Amino acid sequence: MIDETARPDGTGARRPTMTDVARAAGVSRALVSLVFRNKPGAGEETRQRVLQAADRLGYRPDTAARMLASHRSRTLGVMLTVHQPFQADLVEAIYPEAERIGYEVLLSATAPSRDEAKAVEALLSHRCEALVLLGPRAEAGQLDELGGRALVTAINAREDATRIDNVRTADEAGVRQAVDHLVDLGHREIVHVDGGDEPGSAERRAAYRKAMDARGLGERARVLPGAHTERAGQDAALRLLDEAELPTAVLASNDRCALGLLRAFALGGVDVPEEISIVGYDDSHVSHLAPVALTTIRQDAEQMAKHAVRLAVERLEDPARTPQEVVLDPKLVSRGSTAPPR
Amino acid sequence: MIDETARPDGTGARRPTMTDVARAAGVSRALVSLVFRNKPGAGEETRQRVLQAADRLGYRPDTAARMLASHRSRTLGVMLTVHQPFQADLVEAIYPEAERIGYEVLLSATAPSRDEAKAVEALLSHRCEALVLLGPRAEAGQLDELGGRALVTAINAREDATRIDNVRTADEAGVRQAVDHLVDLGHREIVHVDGGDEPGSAERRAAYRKAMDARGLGERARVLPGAHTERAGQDAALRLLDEAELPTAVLASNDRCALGLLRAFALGGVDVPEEISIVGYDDSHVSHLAPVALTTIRQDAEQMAKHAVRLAVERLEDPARTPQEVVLDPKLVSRGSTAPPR
DNA sequence: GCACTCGACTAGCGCGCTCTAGTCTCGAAC
DNA sequence: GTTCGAGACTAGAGCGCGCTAGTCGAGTGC
Repeated sequence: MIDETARPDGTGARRPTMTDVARAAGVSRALVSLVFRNKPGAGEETRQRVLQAADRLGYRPDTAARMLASHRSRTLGVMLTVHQPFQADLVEAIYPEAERIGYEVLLSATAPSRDEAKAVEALLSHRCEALVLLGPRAEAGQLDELGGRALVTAINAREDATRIDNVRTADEAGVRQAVDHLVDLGHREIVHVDGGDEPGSAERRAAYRKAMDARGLGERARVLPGAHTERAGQDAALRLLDEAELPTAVLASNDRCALGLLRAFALGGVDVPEEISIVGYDDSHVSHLAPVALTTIRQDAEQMAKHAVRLAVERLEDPARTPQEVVLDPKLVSRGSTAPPR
Repeated sequence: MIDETARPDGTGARRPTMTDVARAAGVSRALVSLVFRNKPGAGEETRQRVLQAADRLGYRPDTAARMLASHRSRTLGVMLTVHQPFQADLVEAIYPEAERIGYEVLLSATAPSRDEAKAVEALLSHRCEALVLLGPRAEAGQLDELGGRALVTAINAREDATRIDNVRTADEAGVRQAVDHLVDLGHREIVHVDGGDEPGSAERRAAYRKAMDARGLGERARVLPGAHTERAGQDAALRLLDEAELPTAVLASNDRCALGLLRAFALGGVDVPEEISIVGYDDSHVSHLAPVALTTIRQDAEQMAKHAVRLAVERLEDPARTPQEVVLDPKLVSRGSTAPPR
């Protein structure tokens, strides 16, 4: 038997249910349900009476029961990595967008102790109707497999997954802008610190080579292994500092990586942008934080979030629609970390 | 009627239930339940058969139904602000700890469009058994009110809430260490940029005054209004730069604020730590990122997370236990942003 | 041979809600 | 006066599980 005075929720009182509200308001449970779902069929006076009773009792509809009974959860599951500032920007933009169309948002983070599969599993078992994956590292095959089991929209996933919706920035155009910007400033020795196996890295790597080629610098193209972390940026910078001659510019895999480069060069006594120019990627809000504000490729978090939510809901309403890709144009934001080479 | 070929989950097939698994394995539903809850009562061979059938069908227990039936959710609801790196550290530490004791974690973020009440509401309606609030800004009264309705543990909440568990760092000791460190280095003009109305700010402010007093510098104590953001740090630095004479050291409200100070001073041509020393607070992972690594007061995210989870679960098991406060000792981490004044 | 135990398994209720298929009232139309 | 319809409301099934109270059969002990 359940001890009503010592329940797991620790409040010492049973959580009020619809039945309690119905009794208090002198109506049936069904009517309370109607009122709480804002459906027609209840008189105005009764409606008020129900709401007052609910308020008095501290009634709150039970999401679990609601999901069970309605076969709908109206919930979007968002997978994120808590430490990526750009993803934080995305999450902040997803909330209002989901709310606008009447969906709830459930967050599930990846962490060192918690891989993507686990994070996704949690969302699915909570009956999320659609998943939004922020920068998933999973390979195309895994994404497609997941896309077969659930309705998945990704932001910046690998391009070759075909069973999920994907919102991404035109990496080629973005990288191209960055390279053009540097070349126009007079740079010739432009190194790219890549994002390792993170999604989009391969594309950006290829785009970098192509852009260098286009400006007749194909032979000078050089890629250093990296990742989307400050540490990767630092390590790359240290490697460069060890060499006889520095390049005049570095194109980083993302803003965090760029920040790492910035820091390491500063420590190494190399002035940015006087001695070396640095370009980031994302325009997450960290790009303003460095002593030298980052020149970076802006990905519009708000737009991306809006598209992702829209795609997810579209497919919820029409599951037959084939997965789409939305490609947004990035924009170079020129700040203080780039200048003509000396 | 529900159209089985076009369900909201878009997978085109009804999600398999326990009944399906039971039928496929040739056992009763109850037995499947036993197997999935890892309870004794099922033979090894049958257990395997059930698991295989479940795997084949792609069965996944339904969290909603499970919660409904068991009156337990075994879920901890965590409220966070997605842009605070220190909170990201906390979240990463909470996951493994919760998992260790068999609890799930649900995240709910605050954002400009989503205040704390909303974030908490979402967690409660999802039947979280206990809430863990990271750096709540709510006032003591609101926290206590919430503490009456649910089982709440906070990390770094205002000190005067009495109906919730609270894990915090001994601000007085931390600030004291920072001030002592600076005074020992020879500083006299030490300014504090505070955290405005964020939790803990009042305490740190008072602690700063007290620490300055203790070192005979009470009259030189000076507090500048701030917040837990880079922008607040920048603004404070600009104010200082406008004045005739700079202080020799600044104690920031947290690391992000310190980073803002760092950046503004760098832009203003003031060398850190040569011309001015800066001390942060938190030792979130951003503190390593500045060109000059931050001297900061370390709050041990992992320890704090462990205590928070422990407190929550303790009270779930014994709801009668009165709310506790756990105060951890902070530790000064001396890095590159402090030095003797010139 | 019988009572008893113990492990393996099952029947069926109920969690808090949604939703379909009603009932009941009341006023308007004929 | 009767019929009809619309609005207000209700009864009750069922969502996918957990859990209690069983049944059943194979030992075990005497």
